[in-house]
Amino acid sequence: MENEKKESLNFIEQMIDNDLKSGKHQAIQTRFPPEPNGYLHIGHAKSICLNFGLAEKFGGKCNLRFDDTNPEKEDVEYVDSIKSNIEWLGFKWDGEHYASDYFAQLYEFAVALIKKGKAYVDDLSQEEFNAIKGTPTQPGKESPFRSRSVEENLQLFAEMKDGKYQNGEKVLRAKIDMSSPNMHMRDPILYRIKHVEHHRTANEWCIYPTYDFAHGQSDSIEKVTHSLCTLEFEVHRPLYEWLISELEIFPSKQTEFARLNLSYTIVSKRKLLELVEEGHVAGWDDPRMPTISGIRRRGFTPDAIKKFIKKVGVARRDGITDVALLEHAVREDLNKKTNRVFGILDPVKLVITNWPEDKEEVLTAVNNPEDEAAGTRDMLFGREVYIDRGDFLENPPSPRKWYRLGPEREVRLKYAYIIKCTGFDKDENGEITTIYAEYDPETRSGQDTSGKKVKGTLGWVSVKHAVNAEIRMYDRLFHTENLNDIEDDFKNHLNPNSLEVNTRAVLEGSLKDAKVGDQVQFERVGYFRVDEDTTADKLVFNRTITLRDNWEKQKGK
RNA sequence: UGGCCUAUGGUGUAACUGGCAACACGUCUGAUUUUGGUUCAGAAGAGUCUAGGUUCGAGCCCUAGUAGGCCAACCA
Repeated sequence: MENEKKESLNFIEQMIDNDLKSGKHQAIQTRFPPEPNGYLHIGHAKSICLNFGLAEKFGGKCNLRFDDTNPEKEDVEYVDSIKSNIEWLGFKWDGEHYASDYFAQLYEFAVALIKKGKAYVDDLSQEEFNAIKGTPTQPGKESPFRSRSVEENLQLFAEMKDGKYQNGEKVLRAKIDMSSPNMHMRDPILYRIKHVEHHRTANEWCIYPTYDFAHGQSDSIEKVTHSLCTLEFEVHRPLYEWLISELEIFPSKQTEFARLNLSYTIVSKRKLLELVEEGHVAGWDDPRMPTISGIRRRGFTPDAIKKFIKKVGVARRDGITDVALLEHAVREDLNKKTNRVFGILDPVKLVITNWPEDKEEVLTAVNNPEDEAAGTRDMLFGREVYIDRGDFLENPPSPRKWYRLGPEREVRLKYAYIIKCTGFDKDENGEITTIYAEYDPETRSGQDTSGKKVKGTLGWVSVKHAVNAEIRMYDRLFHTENLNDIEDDFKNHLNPNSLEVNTRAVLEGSLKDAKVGDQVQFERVGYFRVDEDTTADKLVFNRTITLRDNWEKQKGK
């Protein structure tokens, strides 16, 4: 209660807090405004968590609004994926809106501006206008069509709407200031002609509003109190405010925050599209992709993503967040939720020579030491088991450095017995084919009367009950830390080893009925999720992420 | 020869609105551990871009520099 350490608010929360306390707003209204022209990625997750999170935190509402004002690039396919991604993250929108729902209203707004003498139809071509537009350091000149009468503008604009002109023949511009140092105030385009079918309004319109004339107006129509967007829209704010002010409509307020940049990761719809189209990945939902669909398939959870976004925070300076933070959030979440099982990625057979040929024993294994409610399971133990090749060394370093198996070394097979390595076979290539060991009957887990202590505990899979699976082991898609800093093609920085398909892995028998979406931890290895490519006779797992590995670190020293 | 924004440990954020810099990740020790995981204890690491100024006192305010970002799409 009073003891709660007051968590500090970010600058947006402070603003909202003030607006609520001062009575400027009774409640807040936010919105997440994607353009349905691509798949959502981890960067969008920030905006989603922000907009929906703020509404939750301050008891307001958050709409989902598709900014669909450019029919050439937009498609229902994207609308559907965006909606399911947001739902998967666990957010519910209040209103579902489309900028295209407002086309009629927007048209009226344009007419109102024309009547006020604040907008005009311009006949200049794109090239012609650019020639007089000036540059950031030089003022522009006014279009010769700038002084048309209101009546003429009204008629021309109506004709534009009625399809009398071809694409690019005319545009509607706001009449602001051709010498403004802000390029967006130099008579920006409000409407352009596009004889293109729209994914929702079909051929009802052949003129479409631009972002600047749709976004703020849509915000206003929906009575959005806090319109959040990324830093690059900062220069649009004066125009955003000018339009709302001239139209005398609800004063939504735009506030910008820094977008999310992640190390070793591309967060750009355009570039991600390129990866998909050129086949560098298997699709938008390839588990290596930073798309919501991709990381979901990979095994990242909504909770992990939300926690991560929370840890990242919100500010106005742009930087680059370390993926390690994301990975930490994922491990933290999965550690608590996921059941432990045995999975051996690189199996080698181990024969317990003093174990009777056909004897099997039932062992009890803990499903999740972090969650007692997860219970236990039975495992069958026998004479032959698989262990990981990496857990055996022919010539191991001192027992202080190497806890695992080696000639004459002892380890415990988890939940079973302590074994001592008595020998091994090698093939002509020098590869170890079988390891031999003897178990100590006094050392059964839970009933150990031997007093023995071993430092190493190994996972194992009974040969008789082993299940085969294909394991897709992912690594980062790019090997360059800051992909914003490069001048060459980002595809030169692709990690050629971002996917390794492992077909030799063996899993414990309990996994034979694993279902798509199931997530587990292979003890001492990492977190894995059953992929949708799984079929009745083929199990496919994605490696979500490895466990932290201090041993691996030490080896490097 | 423009305008706007930003500048705090390696990284991301804090600092109750001026009172000698905190948290998280990462890194490094050590303990515990039938996961070299988890957990726990601890350590190193910035004196807040620079220079002036206001003030008893500035990371917070002012000025000037410097550095980085954004802006000249009929994209959003």
